[in-house]
Amino acid sequence: MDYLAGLNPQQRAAVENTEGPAMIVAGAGSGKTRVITYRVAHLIEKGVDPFNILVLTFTNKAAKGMRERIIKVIGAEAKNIWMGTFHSVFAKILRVEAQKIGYPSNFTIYDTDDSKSLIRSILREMQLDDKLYNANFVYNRISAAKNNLISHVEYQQSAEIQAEDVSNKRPLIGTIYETYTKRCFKAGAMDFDDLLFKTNVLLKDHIDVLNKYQQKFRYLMVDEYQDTNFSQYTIVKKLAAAYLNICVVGDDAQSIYGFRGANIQNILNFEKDYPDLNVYKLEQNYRSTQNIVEVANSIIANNKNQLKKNVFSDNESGDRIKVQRAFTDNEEGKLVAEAIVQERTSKGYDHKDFAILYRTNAQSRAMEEALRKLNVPYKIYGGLSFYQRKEIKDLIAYFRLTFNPGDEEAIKRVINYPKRGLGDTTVDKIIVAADQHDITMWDVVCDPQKYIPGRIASQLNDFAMLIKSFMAEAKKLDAYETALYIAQHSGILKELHTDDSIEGRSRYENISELLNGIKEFAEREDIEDRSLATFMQDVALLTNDDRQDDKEKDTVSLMTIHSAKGLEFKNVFVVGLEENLFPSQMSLNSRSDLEEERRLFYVAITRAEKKLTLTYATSRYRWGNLTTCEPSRFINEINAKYLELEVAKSAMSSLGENSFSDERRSWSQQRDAFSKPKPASASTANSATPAQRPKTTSILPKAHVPTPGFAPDAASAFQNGMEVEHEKFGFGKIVNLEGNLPDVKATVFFQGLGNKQLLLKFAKLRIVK
DNA sequence: GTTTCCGCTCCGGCC
DNA sequence: GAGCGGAAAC
Repeated sequence: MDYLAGLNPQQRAAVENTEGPAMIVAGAGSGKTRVITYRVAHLIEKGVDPFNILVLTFTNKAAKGMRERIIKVIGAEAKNIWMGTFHSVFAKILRVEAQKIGYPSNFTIYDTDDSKSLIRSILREMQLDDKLYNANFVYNRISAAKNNLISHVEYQQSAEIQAEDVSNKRPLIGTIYETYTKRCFKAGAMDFDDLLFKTNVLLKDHIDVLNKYQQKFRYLMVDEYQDTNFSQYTIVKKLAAAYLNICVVGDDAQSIYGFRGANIQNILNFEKDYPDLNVYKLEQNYRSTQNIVEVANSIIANNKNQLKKNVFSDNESGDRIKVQRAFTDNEEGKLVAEAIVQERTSKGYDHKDFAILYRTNAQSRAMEEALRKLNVPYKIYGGLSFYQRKEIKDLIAYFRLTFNPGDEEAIKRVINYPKRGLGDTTVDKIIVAADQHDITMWDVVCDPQKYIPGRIASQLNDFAMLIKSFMAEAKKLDAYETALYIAQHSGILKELHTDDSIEGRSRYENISELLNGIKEFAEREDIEDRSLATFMQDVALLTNDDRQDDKEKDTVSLMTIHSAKGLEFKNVFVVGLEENLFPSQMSLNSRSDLEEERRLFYVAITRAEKKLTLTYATSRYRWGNLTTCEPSRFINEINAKYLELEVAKSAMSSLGENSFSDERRSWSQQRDAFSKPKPASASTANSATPAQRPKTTSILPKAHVPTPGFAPDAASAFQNGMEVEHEKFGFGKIVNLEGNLPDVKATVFFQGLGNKQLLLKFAKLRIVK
């Protein structure tokens, strides 16, 4: 039991008290993973069967890391512990119990792209305006409903929800939800949210199943409990109800997944659900310097809603936090890259001791370019996943179709790829026929003469024969042989091979890489069933982190702050600290969203062990045009005594192009859809256009309604850079002035309209500021 | 039915 | 600025 020796009293108590409900409030860097690992080890040491332990995490990365550590402590026995993300664990259970809820056990898992594509089909079939019924909007609405365990029936019956949709001018969401649900069911498919939603259905409607898993999982641990949504919360509560050996671990200060329905109240209210619980607070930070910890504390103190705790560090006080200003995003990249080179050579760090963290994936590009110029090796985590690339999805769609021919999204994807003369018209006919006869698209394709007589029938026959041959081969061959057979005979390999462009080659290489991955799988000896069907079971749940990569390479890490959660680096750069970027523009409408951004900033800061650098640029390219930026309010929230300010010595002048960010606000609205009040919009340059959903279906820009009391200013009053209002065009910014009074011509950039040339003596233009 | 081109949306993070 | 879907052209 020597592992207990290295723990502080609170950690040790959390590890040793394994019975009954427990909550571990783990501050950043407080040794949380160590505690979970040892707690599991301790359970097994006490004689608990690994089969009776369930550990739930949020990301694949976390699950993988945890598993490795537990294996290190207790050895191979750990393999029998059920451990994984919510989605992967319950997908596994659903496959076993599928027939109880009418699904095949080899159901397909639709990823977000599949779901949105299906929604687009439905919108098209219902002939709805896809501007008003935007697929993203509809998807988020359905997703939010599922995460709150609202079925399509309840959705349509709820007067409140209906009223909300009506007032949003989208009264048919409920109908779309119903069709979507039925189509998924018919296709033998579940989307990500279904994996949790259907688990709830299963546990609610089948007491025997509930009992079985309550008996099986006598000890439950949930990591990152602050990020659970209602659906996950309910599953955990049900499973734990028999033995009450539920241990949740979390840090309310690090709750950053509100966007997908995470409810911070789950951790704040845990005590109400389990009054007899033991609470362990891990408050000593072993990771970071005192300066970093104190800065993090001072930031998070600006949030209202939180559990009381006092995170402290006994480490050295360390360097002050460096704040650097750059003029452009490219210069920001250059500063960061240079700092890494300099720090590394002067202090003897490795490349892997550095991380660059950003708010959005799009920011990686400037960083990448700068690092490449200085020959600094780097690795980007996250971003477009390998499995989301077109060529990979295409081939996988053939696999999907082979094992689940009902899979509608798969069949649509490959029926005419490579080209075989089965275009949109034919696909539409198939969908209509399938709908009329209440059968799947595959059923139609198998008997085309019956449903779509005519010339096209023979081509459909050929396609059906092709897929049937794949099904037959799959029964005889192992995973790799099947995959290769399909890649060859579908024509995908040939198609990509003949494409000699750079992209074509890289696509071909990606396919090879997928095939190699499958080969590795087929050669694994620790798995019994090495068929392609098994490989396919959780492919939709895989992310880049699951790929076998040349690990332990010495590279700088680039990733979003979200994916950095749980990690630590000696030197951390948090870049892009600008208003409207971090905090995100979309968070400015509500206090709770802004608090979530602040927690995200907290997460970013607390990744750093030794040195933290914050950077921002005064201008940056967004959506292809240059925008000017203000430093983030978060920088101002830090007590100046911790800071070391530095301004880049750049000769470049800051270019004031247009400082208006676009007015897409629907995201936060969608997310707020199920959480009541929507506070008034924050004051921004375009605050005179109140946040509202479009009222008409018109594609034309909305006519501008001038501010009450609108009065044009005299031509002589205008200067370059001024923000102005035009009677018809709305708000804009003067980007150029030419000519002499009284014939001065202004170039004004208007939101949504672009640049307009206006003669000031005629134009009805008012100065805003 | 296929190709090309235009215009719209995207850049909010994960399973 | 890129990638995608739909309309127009072939």
